Amino acid sequence: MRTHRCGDLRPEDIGKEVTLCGWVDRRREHGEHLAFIDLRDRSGVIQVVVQGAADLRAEYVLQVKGKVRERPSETINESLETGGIEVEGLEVSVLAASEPPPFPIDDRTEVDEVLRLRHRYVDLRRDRLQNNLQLRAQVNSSLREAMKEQGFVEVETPMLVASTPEGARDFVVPSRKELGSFYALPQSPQIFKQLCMLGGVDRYYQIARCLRDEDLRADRQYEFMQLDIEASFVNGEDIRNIVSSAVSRATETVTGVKIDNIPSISWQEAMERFGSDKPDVRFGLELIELTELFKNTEFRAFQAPCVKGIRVPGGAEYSRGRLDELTDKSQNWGAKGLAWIKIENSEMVSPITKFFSEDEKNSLKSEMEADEGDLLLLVADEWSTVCHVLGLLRLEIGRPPINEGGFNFLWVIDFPLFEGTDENGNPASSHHPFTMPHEEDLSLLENGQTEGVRSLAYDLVLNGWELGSGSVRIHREDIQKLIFSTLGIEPDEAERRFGFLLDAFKFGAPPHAGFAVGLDRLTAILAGEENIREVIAFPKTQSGADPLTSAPSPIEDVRLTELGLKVLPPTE
RNA sequence: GGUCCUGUGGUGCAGUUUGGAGUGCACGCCGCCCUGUCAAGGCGGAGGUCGCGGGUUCAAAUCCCGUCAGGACCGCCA
Repeated sequence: MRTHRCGDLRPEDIGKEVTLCGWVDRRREHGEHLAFIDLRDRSGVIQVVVQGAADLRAEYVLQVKGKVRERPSETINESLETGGIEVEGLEVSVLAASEPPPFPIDDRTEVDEVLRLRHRYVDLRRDRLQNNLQLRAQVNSSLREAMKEQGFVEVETPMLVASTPEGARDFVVPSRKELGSFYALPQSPQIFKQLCMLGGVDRYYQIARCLRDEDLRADRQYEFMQLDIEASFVNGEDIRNIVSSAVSRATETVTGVKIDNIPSISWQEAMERFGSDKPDVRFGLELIELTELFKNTEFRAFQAPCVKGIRVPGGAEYSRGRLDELTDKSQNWGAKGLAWIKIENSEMVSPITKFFSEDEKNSLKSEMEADEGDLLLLVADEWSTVCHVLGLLRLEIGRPPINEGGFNFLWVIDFPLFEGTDENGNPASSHHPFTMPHEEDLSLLENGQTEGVRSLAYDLVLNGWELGSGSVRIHREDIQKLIFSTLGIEPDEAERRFGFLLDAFKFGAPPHAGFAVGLDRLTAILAGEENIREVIAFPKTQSGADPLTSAPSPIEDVRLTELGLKVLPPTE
């Protein structure tokens, strides 16, 4: 139907007879003698000149036969890649008419999210999404290349799997043959990739769809894609090198930015300095340790296990309203309150400094390197609360847009093996129960200690987004038993929940380790997008709905009956 | 489960703080004019349940309560 794409035409094509197909992007009609039509397809836009009246409207689909010619020099459009040439439209046929589109097909207009998703096929015509889809495809293929080159085999794993109690809420699929039983859609191919290692695949990878029924966010959809990796006879560092080279390759391919080396930071240091296990290291505002300083303070609110603060340069200009807002947020995040101190005219201006001794004031100034015009924000509480709240405040105050400051990849290593407790008061795995403890901390574990036990789990972080995580897996039965008993999982319960996996490990389990990279997030950041919806062809709204297809939707009673299901009225 | 922001012709916004006639801007749409435009231009015109429901008031887009939808975040996401 066509000989060229619109945006591919160049001055070398001058004189050629071409046939083009595309949409009417914009038209400039000059009465019944002359009209200019910007014809758009995936590759871009070319100006078609029509002699005579052109009864065309926006988004009409055309086939244009014509001749490429040089534009008169005074009419060259420098802002267009095809701006030096145009097509003399000799024969213009309308392949499909169009009603006026529900919103303009340009990148200037911010359109209501529901409207965009309801007419996603129109939205996808916009440059922004066209570019993002193409970029996404490039990311995928460069990752595949990188994995292939490193000796990995692409293996597909099932979508209908057994539900496991671990982790996120499952999406569930009722069985027709076995009423009352359900498949789950995979939260990740975790179990299967480990089984691949037991199966001697040696190096597995897959670009896998994962599904988790948890609340949506700018960086979270129900369904998302992972570059899923597992390898045998490797340690954590080997895996990190493999992943580093893959994501560096993708980054360079689509942005041209070379990533030389991805630095590592321990979880402990990340929390202490940035108040987050996924630190955004593109800006300062680091947390400053003040617990010792206020050890003997008279100020009741600071008599806490931990006191930290951040120094906001120029923050003394913050209005009372802004400070109240930050205080509200801090409380919403779990702090009892937020202490603020402005440095104005070399004086500390604050509602709380009257409770400080001279010594405390001076130490605070020097410890935080407080300068004229600064704002000091302090939180006192349990260590984890202090880190959490200040970490979020830091982002609230200083976080740059996602497309600024380059691509700051970062490995966060040495995560704690346990985090908090489950409903029975037993320690809970912070990654999953098959995560290998740090060799140096095995003795702690053997003595029944969980506090301070590190794991061989690691996260990859990019500009403050968690891009993925992985770990070295336990392949020794004695260590696995020790972990289960520490977690308060009785042998019969372990057998019931993970029996098939534990059985598999009895038949010669190679040491193995793995990782998974969130591709929607990686692609979004490489595209400079703050929201992964912009790099997903057909995403869902924050409430999990698809305005285009009306999913989710009720199903007929007969189908429910066939599945042995009955829908209860909503509970209050 | 919670906090915050948004909802006004087809689209994007202003108007809401301090209640007073559906007022305004840009784009689009319809008609007419226009032979080198490129976010074409000129003239004219049509188009509204101010998300929905209730309340306060002589009077509500504007104030209050509820609700729905979208967005951001906390919880949640091994």
